[in-house]
Amino acid sequence: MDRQTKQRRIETYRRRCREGGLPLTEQRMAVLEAMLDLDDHPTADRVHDVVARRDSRVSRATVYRALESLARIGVITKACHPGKAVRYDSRTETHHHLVCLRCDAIIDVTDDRLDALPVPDTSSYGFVVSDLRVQLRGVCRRCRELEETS
Amino acid sequence: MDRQTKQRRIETYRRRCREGGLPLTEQRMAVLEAMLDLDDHPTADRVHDVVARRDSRVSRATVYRALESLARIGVITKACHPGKAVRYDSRTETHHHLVCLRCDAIIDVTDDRLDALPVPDTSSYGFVVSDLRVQLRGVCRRCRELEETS
DNA sequence: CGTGCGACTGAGACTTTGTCTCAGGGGTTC
DNA sequence: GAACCCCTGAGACAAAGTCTCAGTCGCACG
Ligand SMILES: [Zn+2]
Ligand SMILES: [Zn+2]
Ligand SMILES: [Zn+2]
Ligand SMILES: [Zn+2]
Repeated sequence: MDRQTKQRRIETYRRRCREGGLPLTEQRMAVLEAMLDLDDHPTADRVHDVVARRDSRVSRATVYRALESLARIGVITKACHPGKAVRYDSRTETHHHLVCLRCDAIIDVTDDRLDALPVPDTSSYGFVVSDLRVQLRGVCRRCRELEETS
Repeated sequence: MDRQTKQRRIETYRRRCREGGLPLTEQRMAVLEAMLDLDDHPTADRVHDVVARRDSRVSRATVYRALESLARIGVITKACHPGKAVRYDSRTETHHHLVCLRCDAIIDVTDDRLDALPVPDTSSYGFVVSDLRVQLRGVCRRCRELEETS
C-alpha cells in the first residue's frame, strides 16, 4: 500500500475515533499500521507478531481487542474462511475473495460483473443486508504446482 | 428435512463409503443423522451435544473426525463464517447464506439471479475455482427486534 | 498547564475449539 | 471365522480467543 493511501486511512481512523469519543492510543495505531503494511489477510496472531517486532511490549490481548474495535468502527473488515482463525482484511471497499482450500490463502479479486451484482431482496427473511461478498473456493497456483511435482 | 430425503442422503453416504473403501460405522452414521436433523448450520460441539444425547458414549474427537470425513467425501459441506468455530452445512447443492453479524446465525437463501452467476475467469491468478458462494452479511430479524425494544 | 474521568492496557489465568496419541474395538473381505 | 485396517474413546495437548483487575494514559475541561 502506498504511503499516501496509508496516510489517508490513518486520518480516517483518527476522525472515526474523535466522532465516536474513543481515545486514540499508540497501541491501536500500531495495530492499524501493521494491518495496512500487511496486505494479505492475516490472523490476529500474525498481526501480533508484526506489532511485537516493532514494540515488544504490546500484548496479545490488546492486539485482539484492537482488531475487534477497528472492525467494529469499519476501519478494517473481517474476512470469511472455512478454517479456524479469524482473518482480518485491511480493505474496506467491496471486493471478493479467492480462497484456497489447501493452504488457506485468501486472494483479493476484483471483477466488474461481481461488483455489479445487485443485492437480492431479503425482506421476506426480515434480514437487512449491509454487504454482499462472493467467495470463490478452489486451489491456488502454488498448491497446484506443489501437487503436480509430487 | 423430510424422511424420504433423509433416507436418500443416507444411501448416498453408504455408497460413497463403499466406493472409497471406508468402513461405515455406527458413530459416523449417528453424526450424519444429527446433521440431517439439525438444519441450521451447527458447530462441531453442537453436533456433539445432539449425538451425545442419543448415545452418551460417542466422544468429542469422533464427532470432529466424522464431520471432517463427511465434508471430505462431499456428503456435507463447511460454511464460511467470520467467527471462530467452523460451521457445518448439511446442504451440498449450491446455495447462498445470510450471515447475521450480531448473533452469528447463518440462514440459507436461494435466489435465481445468484444461482445463475457465472464463475469469473480467474486463470490470470492461476486459481482453479471449484465453488462459488455468495454471502450476504447483515442483521437478522430477531437481532433487529431485540435492538428496537432496548 | 493541571486535574479528573473513563476507556485502554499488560500479564496471565481461563475458556473454547480443534488435534493427536495409543491401546483396544469393530467393519469388511474372503 | 480370521486377518486386515481403519475407527474409536479418553484424555493430554495445542491453538485461538476472552476475561479480570490493577495500573496507565488519552483527552476534555477549566
Ligand atoms: Zn493454496
Ligand atoms: Zn480482501
Ligand atoms: Zn441475528
Ligand atoms: Zn447453508
